[in-house]
Amino acid sequence: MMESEILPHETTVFLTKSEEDIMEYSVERGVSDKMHIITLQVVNMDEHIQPSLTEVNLVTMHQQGIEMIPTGLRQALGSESEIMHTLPLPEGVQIFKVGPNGEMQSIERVELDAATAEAGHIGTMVDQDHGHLAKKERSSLQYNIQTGTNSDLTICDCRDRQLEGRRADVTVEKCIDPAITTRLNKIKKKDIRKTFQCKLCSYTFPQRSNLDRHMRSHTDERPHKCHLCEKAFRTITLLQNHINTHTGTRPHKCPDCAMAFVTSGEVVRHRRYKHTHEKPFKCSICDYASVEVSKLKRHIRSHTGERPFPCTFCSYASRDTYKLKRHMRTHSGEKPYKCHVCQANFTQSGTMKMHIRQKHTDNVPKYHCPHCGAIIARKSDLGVHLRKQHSYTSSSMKCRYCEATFHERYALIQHQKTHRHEKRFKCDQCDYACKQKRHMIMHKRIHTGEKPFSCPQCDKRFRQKQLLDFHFKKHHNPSFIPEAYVCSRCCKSFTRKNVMKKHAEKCENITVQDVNIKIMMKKRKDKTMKLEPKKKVEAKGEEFPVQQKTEQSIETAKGLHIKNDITSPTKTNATKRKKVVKRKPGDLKLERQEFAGSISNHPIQIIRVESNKELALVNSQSKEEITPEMILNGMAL
DNA sequence: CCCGAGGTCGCCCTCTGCTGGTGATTA
DNA sequence: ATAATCACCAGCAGAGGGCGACCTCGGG
Repeated sequence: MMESEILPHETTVFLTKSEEDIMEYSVERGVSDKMHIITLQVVNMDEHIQPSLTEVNLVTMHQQGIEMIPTGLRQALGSESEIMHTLPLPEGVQIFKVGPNGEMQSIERVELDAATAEAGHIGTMVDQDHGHLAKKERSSLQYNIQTGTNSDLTICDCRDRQLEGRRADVTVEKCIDPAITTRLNKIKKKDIRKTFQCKLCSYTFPQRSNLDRHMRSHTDERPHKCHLCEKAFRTITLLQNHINTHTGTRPHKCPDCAMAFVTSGEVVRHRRYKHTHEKPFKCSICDYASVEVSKLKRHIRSHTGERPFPCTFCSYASRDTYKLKRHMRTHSGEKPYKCHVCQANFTQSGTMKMHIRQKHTDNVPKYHCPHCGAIIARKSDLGVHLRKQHSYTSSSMKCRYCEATFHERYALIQHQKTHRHEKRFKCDQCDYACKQKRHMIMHKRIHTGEKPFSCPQCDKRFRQKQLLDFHFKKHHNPSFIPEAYVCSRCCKSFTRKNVMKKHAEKCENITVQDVNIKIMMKKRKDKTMKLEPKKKVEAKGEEFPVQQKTEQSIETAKGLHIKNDITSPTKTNATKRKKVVKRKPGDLKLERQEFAGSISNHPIQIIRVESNKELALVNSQSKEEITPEMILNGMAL
């Protein structure tokens, strides 16, 4: 038997494949016959051409199955059946073969060679119960029924593709349930009797009442109004559900936990998420599976690269609405997340959480680099560290001091450190050797006689800038006070550190535990004192409490900073960058930062005691000498 | 007509990881 | 003194989970 049927554009064209999988089938217009189902469908891929499948004649059936044009297609599909009818495919129509896993393969119109045909991939969602889907989506989906090795039902949503010509919009559902074949048969049989089709969306119904009710969905008729918010609904059930959202009534309880929901569907979904972990919608490209089809659609965009949500201000486009909304904050400047501790604002909640974790939380676990033991606060920064320091680079890196080469940056740095204490720079004119290049440059001036630094006040010239600076201060600056190194035992002061040290070795007046005082003549700089941020605040205050404990730092009044770092800060990686002052244990340092400005009215005055440039601290009022222990005990102030 | 099942859209959340500016440290 | 280095940090985007609300349809 042969019969032609003009197909509506939603209809799939099928070819038979073998005799084993025979089922009853009818196209929507009522043609019914026995046929074999194979995995072929016709899809209009050209967005500029209206669906034109109506031009394709379906050739149904006989014992060997059905066949359709073009001629070579039969060979491509390996069918032995006789060609019953032949018609050319219209322009813009492509034929796809759908594989057992849902993959789509286009069959070239001219070559009709399956081996060279373009292969396309789309998502496949597997659901154990898709009868409802088959029923519901008839109006908008193309059915491709494949009863091959696994009795799959493949349903392609070709509506978007037909309208927009984009394969990315295609979704495929695949049902493994063999019972679906029987169920479909049932549906088809009913179709044969009589169907009622919607004129607006081509949906067909087995009963008139169904169509009548369906037609209401095409109208804006909403007779059931909420008395609380004026919102209107089509049915009383919908209204009741809506009112439940007002009242908080949640009649559908989860049997596995205490949660309750307004609708039963929410319970089902909730149980899948939280208890059964059933994920019916599976991606055919990767292992992803989801509870909801919308999540799979969103996921598939990460494969296709599709970004349907463009920003109106810049070139950014998002894969979903939420990311676009979040992105828009970068234009609006909105920072909706506020730290409850320091009131800092953030654009994203995650950023705020990380801030709180790092700034306001104790005992935050750190991340240890497995290669070098570095301790890093954030996992993402550990990733940066690993990439930068421990990743293999194909091009080798050469040591700057020798011929050794390395492919890992960390190894190179470690190796270069072994050169640290070598006197790598050797003078070619004498035996002098040094560690630093700049020292060698200065040394070579001895041989060349070069003295590039000249005094602007006199005709003296120097090989080093610091020599010139010292000369200038000593001879041309009237307010110059030389540095003083004070013996921690007897408080005698010396202008040279090595002289003081020699003296201290012999000095027997042990008054303070190995404390040295150095009056610094450093010019004040804003960031001279490398204090921790918190201590900086304290140092700005008017009150300068003098602490009794020698182990702790002492910040004296009005800019006279006395620092006693008997316990130098422990250098951990975490605190490394916040290290306070790097100083030898036992040093008591007097920094004369603001001291010069306030020296005239400060109770402590520096006086020159002897002509040998020894200095001493005295109280300007009592004229008593200030000893280190007096300072430490706060008595000097 | 009602109800249940399932579908759809949208919103918000978390987790993750990359990026570039910054300051402390080092060479 | 200076440049280089690197951990710290906030900003920002990618991906996915979970749920609220509403809609449609099949079937009793």
